[in-house]
Amino acid sequence: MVPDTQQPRTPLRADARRNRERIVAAALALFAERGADVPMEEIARAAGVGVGTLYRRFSDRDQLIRAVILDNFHRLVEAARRIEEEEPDPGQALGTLLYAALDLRLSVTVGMTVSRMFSSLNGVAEAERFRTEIGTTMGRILQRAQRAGSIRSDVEVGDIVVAVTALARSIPAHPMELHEMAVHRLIALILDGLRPSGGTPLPGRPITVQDLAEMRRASGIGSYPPAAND
Amino acid sequence: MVPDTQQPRTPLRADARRNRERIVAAALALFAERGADVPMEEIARAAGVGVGTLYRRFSDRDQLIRAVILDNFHRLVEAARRIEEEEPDPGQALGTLLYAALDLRLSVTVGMTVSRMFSSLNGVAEAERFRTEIGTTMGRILQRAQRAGSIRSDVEVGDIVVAVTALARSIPAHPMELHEMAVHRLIALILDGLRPSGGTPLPGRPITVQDLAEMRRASGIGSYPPAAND
Amino acid sequence: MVPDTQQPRTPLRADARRNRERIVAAALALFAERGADVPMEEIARAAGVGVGTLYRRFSDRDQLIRAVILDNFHRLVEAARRIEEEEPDPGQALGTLLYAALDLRLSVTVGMTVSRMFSSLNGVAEAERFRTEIGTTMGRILQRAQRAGSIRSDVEVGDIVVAVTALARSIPAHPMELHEMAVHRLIALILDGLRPSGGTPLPGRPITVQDLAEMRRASGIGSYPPAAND
Amino acid sequence: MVPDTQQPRTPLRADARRNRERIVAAALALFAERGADVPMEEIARAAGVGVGTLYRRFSDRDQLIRAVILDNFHRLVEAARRIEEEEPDPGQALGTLLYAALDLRLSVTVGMTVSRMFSSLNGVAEAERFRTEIGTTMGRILQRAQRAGSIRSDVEVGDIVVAVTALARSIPAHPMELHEMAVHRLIALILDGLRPSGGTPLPGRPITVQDLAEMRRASGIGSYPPAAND
DNA sequence: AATGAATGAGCATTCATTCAT
DNA sequence: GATGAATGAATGCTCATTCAT
Repeated sequence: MVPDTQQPRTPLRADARRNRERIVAAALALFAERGADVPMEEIARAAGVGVGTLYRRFSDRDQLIRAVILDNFHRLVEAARRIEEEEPDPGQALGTLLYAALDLRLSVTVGMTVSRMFSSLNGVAEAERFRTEIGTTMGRILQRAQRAGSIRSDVEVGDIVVAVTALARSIPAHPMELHEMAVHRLIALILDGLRPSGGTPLPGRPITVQDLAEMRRASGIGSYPPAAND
Repeated sequence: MVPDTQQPRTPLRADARRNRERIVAAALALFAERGADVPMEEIARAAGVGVGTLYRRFSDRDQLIRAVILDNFHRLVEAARRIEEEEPDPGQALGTLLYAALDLRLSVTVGMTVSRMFSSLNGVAEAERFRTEIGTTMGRILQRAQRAGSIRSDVEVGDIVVAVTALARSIPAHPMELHEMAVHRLIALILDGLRPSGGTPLPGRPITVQDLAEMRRASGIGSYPPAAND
Repeated sequence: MVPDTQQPRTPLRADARRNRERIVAAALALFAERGADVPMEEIARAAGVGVGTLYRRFSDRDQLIRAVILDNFHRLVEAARRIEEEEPDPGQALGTLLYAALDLRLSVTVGMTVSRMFSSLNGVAEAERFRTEIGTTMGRILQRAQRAGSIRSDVEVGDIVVAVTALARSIPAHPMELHEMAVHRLIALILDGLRPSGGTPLPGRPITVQDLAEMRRASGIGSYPPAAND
Repeated sequence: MVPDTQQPRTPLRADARRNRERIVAAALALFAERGADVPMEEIARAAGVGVGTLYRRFSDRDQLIRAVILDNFHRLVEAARRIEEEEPDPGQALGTLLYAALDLRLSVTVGMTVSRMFSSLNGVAEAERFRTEIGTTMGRILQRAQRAGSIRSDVEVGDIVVAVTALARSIPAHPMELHEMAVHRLIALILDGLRPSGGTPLPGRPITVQDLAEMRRASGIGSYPPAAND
């Protein structure tokens, strides 16, 4: 589903692709539930393959983590894109996006150390591409809403990303409905805070995507080969 | 039934207490930065003691995690209490509390698996006590603000806890000021969302402390001995 | 009793033979360079075939090692035979043989554990045949030289084999010319030591081919079925 | 016995040193007998310690190999030094040295891939020191013998090292006495070849220690930090 | 009490070998 | 026949925990 980082020469054989997908899915679930340190063997078992197969596809844990995160990214990109196209009301789009983000189990990142998560993406052009894409799409959605007067004008994409990130890291709990309700209410609160009607002026200045990039960079992270086609 | 962490038979000797504190501090920092799996030996080293000493104080990793989390809790309790006493303006208090939470490095939990974090608190009366205390204090702060008309009336303490939790899990990034600004803006947004002026009605119903307890319980966690004096 | 490696029922098809040869050549090179443990897959890759093909030809690593060693043996036999026929000067022949041995890359054995090397030849009649043949030919070359008065009379074939073996195990180094010069000088020294003119009497007694066989046997190795036609 | 590469701050505790020595001894024996790939666990067992202990002392297989090789080096250095001091007859000393080398089980290197062996010594100042020392001592022994007219003058230290190396790589076989006799005879042959009385002129030119260094360098090996106090 | 050495279980990873395509 | 994917056993290495000094 997510294009592989090391562009395989030949498209994977049918069964091989199926295996790959099952592995990523199993890893996504287990990482979210039990942290980035689940034994590889369990992941393999959950995916219904042998460890060997897992390792043939992902040369080590880092590669697997990377694939899972990219997969997550990818689905977020898709969601944002779809919302932009299909939601005519500019005032609704942003909210829809926030709610959508939650459904994506972006929470893989839960239980994943920051440094591990980022270091897994070090130098991965794909990641840069996705980040840029998400930033751009969110940016358009945001601007449209601001122009339509539905969202306060003193926020920037970075502010939205910060919010999404915080929400994504919410610990999944049971019963599901209660947990969802709780988070949805937080989203609603944030959305209310985003309305233009006379709120308190926000501290500092709008957070831009450059700010986010700067934070990644300064946190000792970043994509080394400056992503050619960005 | 479960031995209480905080009740040593004899008060520790001065140097022993110092050691204990240095260990907890070191663990707090390392857990936040590198996850709950940092080698015990590194924690010991960072604390300037031998592993043996660490183990004399905390019989295993779980005990240490527990101590660190309780420490966190404790400081939050203190902060809430102080704010309640010292902040005369009911409208300000809640905001102040949110900002304060950030300064507490509650983010230990970042990089800590949910289940691990909760299981470490299994059956720890102390934890229940703190939870109750925080709930009560926050509840009073919230109510006062609502009565004063500064906060919308369709939220309950649970909603605030959810927000604090989300904020606490924000990944610490560099440069510090940028990161702080970003999170402070999110707090401000949430606070704006909490104002009474005609926002959208929130979905579901207010989240209570009972709801939170229910979520802990249902998530396969909880304090076994139903904490007598709660 | 032990299936003979060299006696395929049907002569291999042309391309199959080509594959077989490429595999042996690749293995020879890789064993010499990196030890007897190079992954089968790398050998296959170097030979330009898939692992499957390699395994169709050699049912396991041992069979491959055996084939490579026998190949080595074979070439040494050929060399000795040719020298015997083509070198008229009895005094020159032995020296020529020593130099020839070097060119054969017998050094496969470098990086190969003794026991592994020998156990791979366990019960392989072919190996016995080659050993006998080499022993006999070298014996004739040596005797002729001794009769001609060019080589001291207190040495036997075993002594020559010991010398050849030592030389064959010389670690290949760069730059090639320097390395060759160094080994050639050692050969020359040994040849000088082999001259009849009053050297010191050698310790012990001449080493015979029986002594060599004894050493193989006693070293826990040897050809089980006592090679009928020896 | 051999000073550690990473100069331990504190001299090892008595029992720790004993363990270290037993490990090196066990490794020496096993490497020689079964190659550089013997499972670490077997080495530990043979040394009578747990794997953990082995790893506490040698952070990985390479460190262990290094230690064993250095130990070997060290004993050769000692032997050469002692012979120089204690053998008054210059004509005897070189022979004694060759025989001594054999007794040292320098044969660890048997079954050890060249590249592995050398790469293990990469950048190890200690190794450089030993090489220099051996070269110097052998050089003095050789010159004395040449001045005394016992050894031909067209050889240099490098030639001797090449011979020693070849001998050291002789495969240890059984019965021991037969094997020793065989190798001793080869040594005697070489020594005879080293006498000054009119042998054939050697090909090329004398091999110097610089030549040896050049070969190490060109073979992709060498000590990175140019060994300060050499 | 404090220290750091020893132990061994646990998990990551590799690779020989088998087998579906 | 050839290929390369899948499997799982074997082994390296780490780290929690125990214990002698």
